[in-house]
Amino acid sequence: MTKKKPPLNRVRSYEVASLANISRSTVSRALSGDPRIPAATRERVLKAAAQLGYTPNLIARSLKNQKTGIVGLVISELENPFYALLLDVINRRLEDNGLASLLFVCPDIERFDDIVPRLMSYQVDAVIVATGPLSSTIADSCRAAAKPLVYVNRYGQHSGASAVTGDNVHGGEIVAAHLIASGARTFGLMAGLEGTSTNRDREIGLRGALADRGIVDVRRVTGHYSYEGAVAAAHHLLSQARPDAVFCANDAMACCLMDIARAEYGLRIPQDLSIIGYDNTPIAALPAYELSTVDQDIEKMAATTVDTVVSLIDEVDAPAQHHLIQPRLVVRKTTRPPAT
Amino acid sequence: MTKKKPPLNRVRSYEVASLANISRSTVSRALSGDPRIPAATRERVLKAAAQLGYTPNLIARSLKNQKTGIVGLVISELENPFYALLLDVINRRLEDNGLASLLFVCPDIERFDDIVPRLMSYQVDAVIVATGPLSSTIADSCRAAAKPLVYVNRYGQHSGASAVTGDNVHGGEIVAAHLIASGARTFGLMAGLEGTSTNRDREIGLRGALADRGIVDVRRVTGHYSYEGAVAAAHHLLSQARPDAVFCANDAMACCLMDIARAEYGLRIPQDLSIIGYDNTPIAALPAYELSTVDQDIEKMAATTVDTVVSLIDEVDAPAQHHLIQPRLVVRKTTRPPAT
DNA sequence: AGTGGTTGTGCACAGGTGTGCATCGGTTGC
DNA sequence: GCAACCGATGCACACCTGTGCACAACCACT
Repeated sequence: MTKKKPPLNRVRSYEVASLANISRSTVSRALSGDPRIPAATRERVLKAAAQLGYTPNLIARSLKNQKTGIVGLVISELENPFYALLLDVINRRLEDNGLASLLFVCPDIERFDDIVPRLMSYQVDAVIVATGPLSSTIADSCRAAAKPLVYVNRYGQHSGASAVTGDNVHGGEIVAAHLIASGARTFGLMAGLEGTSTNRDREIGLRGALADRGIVDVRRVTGHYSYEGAVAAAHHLLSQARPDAVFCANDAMACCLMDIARAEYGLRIPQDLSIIGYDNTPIAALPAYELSTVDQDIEKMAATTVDTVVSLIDEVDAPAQHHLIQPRLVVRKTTRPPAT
Repeated sequence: MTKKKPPLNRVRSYEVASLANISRSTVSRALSGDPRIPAATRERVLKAAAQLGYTPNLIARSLKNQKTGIVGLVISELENPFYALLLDVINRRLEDNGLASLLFVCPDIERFDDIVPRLMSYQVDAVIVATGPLSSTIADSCRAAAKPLVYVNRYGQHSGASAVTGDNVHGGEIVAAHLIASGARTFGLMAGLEGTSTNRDREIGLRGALADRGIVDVRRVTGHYSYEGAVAAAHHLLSQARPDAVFCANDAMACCLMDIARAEYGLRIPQDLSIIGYDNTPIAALPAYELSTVDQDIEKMAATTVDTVVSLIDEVDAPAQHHLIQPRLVVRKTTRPPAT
């Protein structure tokens, strides 16, 4: 039992000031690196601060500065490893830039309306949204409050917000070219979640590139971007008029299709059926699948996102930006190598 | 171009006050449900607030209240789906209790020392740590600042902090009992990360239950809780004096062991080798593995964690608590069913 | 020596909110 | 009719920090 309530909570700047026999203003300036403070004084302040274990109260600073250093991060789900990894890297990059992230997991669209006011109440400096379906309320709120808003892995063309996405159209084209080169003649598409820009663009790319080769017939089913959601779609796809090759809009659905094709239809992959996924999540590399897929370059996507956020915070009137990250084909063993 | 800079940032309480022809104090009281405010006045305030889209500035409120409603969340990695799922549920539960989470991803132990002061600077109301190795700095800081600290899925017996963990000792016992009942005579253990309480306790449980049956010989290798880290360990384990059954301290290592046992040693599972994992992550349910494992009940773990945090925030002098969540055996197809 | 300039430091205010205490108008009880 | 009381509301302070402006001390130069 040292003392009763002197460090009731935390040490404040005026305690440092009185220990260093200096005014509170000088403490503030010394710690913020004001060049007018001579080295001797700064040294004294730093020593006193270290001795007391002083760290400035960022809440009070935020109130004065009108900058919290907090970025709101809205994500739909962490079950999808692509989003978990993306969150991991984005968070780390934000930390590197001195920002912290206030996380909101938002699976249901109706939960959005509860979250938006909370987010704005915390006076976040910017908002990053990495979630499937778009709600316009968040775009409206950010515009009204003059807060930068950056979408990741999705975009809304009318919202005027910035966005960082993979080049999903090109991704679809890459897939089409690869499947054709490996000899496929008939094609299937397992789409993800309807209404998302990722899903739409991947399909546009695929169909566009196929149409260029005169192929317009694509058997389409919807798997909702999840393993469970793909089960019915896989059966539907394989039960009649089975295509040579299927593009699944993410890896989880592709693995589901592989499992069902092998176990319930006795198909060999890629001899009887070529399958390609999207995202290059860890599951695709497992020996049980060795799935050909498209790598989205999460690292670059996250870095670009954070760079965009930082630049928009610095100059609030900057115009909206849309950055496209180029995807990369990863050929493993669920597609035949191109015939030479 | 409506107006130039009137809603320069956000609407403040005195604007609501002047619209409602009332003082700022009354606005505050009306919105916080002070019973002294008559219904008619409250109605007027609410209407004005809604009209202006007012939401209170939580930063300013925090400064006055000495409560931010923010909980610091420190997590080591999101690549491990167990942690990703845990974070997902914890975050949702916090939101349900009106709390928000400030996320810090902290893979390296040295990064800890950068994060702790940031965390405290933000005046978080409590800290949740879900990370492998323990750093004492965070415990010291929390104690010094009188902030509740709750460990999840790990504990430090000397720190005086609260903890919520699965009953890993019992989990190890369950595994031992199941493997013995299914006829195994010789045993292997693929340990996780050395120095973590989860890893230690699972081993204690396994060895204790085996010793009760007179079995003291366990071939032990270390797989670092990851698929990649388990590769060398798997080879080491299978190359000589191969046991009947192996307990892997998480699912990722178990799947790695399965892959290598099948592909490189031609073993049939469970006929030649029984394997059981831990965590019941989604990978365990895939048809390629159908891994027997131990379910940690993430939902309950997260709920207990948040309940503990909330109760500690309410009464700061409450003693440290350690809650144990009971695990549950999930038998799939990598272990033989018990002989009857 | 007086003046202008430079350097180091402090005063006091602002940022937006919650709340103790005082005030004020009106009603009740004698 | 006056005192006591009560219900409704406003004033002013506190929470902790950053910073514009002013001021003091000191130096150099005419």
